[in-house]
Amino acid sequence: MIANDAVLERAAGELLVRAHGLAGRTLAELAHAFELPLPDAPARAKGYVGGLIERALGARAGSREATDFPSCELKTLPVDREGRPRESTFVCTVVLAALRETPWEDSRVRAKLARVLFVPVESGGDVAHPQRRIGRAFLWEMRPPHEAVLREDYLLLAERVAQGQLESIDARVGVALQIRPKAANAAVRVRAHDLDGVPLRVLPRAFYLRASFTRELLRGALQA
DNA sequence: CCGTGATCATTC
DNA sequence: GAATGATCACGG
Repeated sequence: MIANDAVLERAAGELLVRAHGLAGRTLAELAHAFELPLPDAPARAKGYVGGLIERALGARAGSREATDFPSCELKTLPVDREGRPRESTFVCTVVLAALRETPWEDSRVRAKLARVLFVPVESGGDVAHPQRRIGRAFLWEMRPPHEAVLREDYLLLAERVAQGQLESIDARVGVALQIRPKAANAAVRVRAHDLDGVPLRVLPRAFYLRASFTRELLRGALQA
């Protein structure tokens, strides 16, 4: 094992320092620096901010199974004027078979959330896209108190899926982690299979962190 | 087609 | 105001 945890933690710390360099800058400034267009309609550019911050910090664009950086996952955090997270945070898609068979310790959720670099960005209708400012980034590492909450949610959700109760799951299940639709529209279906291996097509779903949870993470970071 | 980047729009 | 279910863009 070449990259031990101490090495990764240090790498993530260096990334955090670079992310701090973005604090106070506007999306317009950042887009200009990278010679990127800034979409006029935020509604048509829902993932634009995430991609912009990725580029600013040197992450590679595109869909990946692994975390954004070897050392951590990068997440922008939409915040209101008071700096409070105002939306849930996407974690990863739900793969039914994996959810039935993978213990928490080996789960994609845990891998993605082992270490996360959160970059707060102003969001919401009261601030125009170009004028939205980047906040002070913070690094969060999953530790026992929070991990216990996440594990419990994961186990609860996994158990329902394992018992074939997928349709009983909605966004109200889970204290910190929830499952919600994740698709172009409600008619989309992806391939899956049931408990007996019989193929079926289901609405794509994903894990999200509740805003109440990321608010708590942010509070913790401010106290530290 | 599917996963990653998320926010939108309506309901609660 | 917060939460849920729906939706938009893009890379591979």
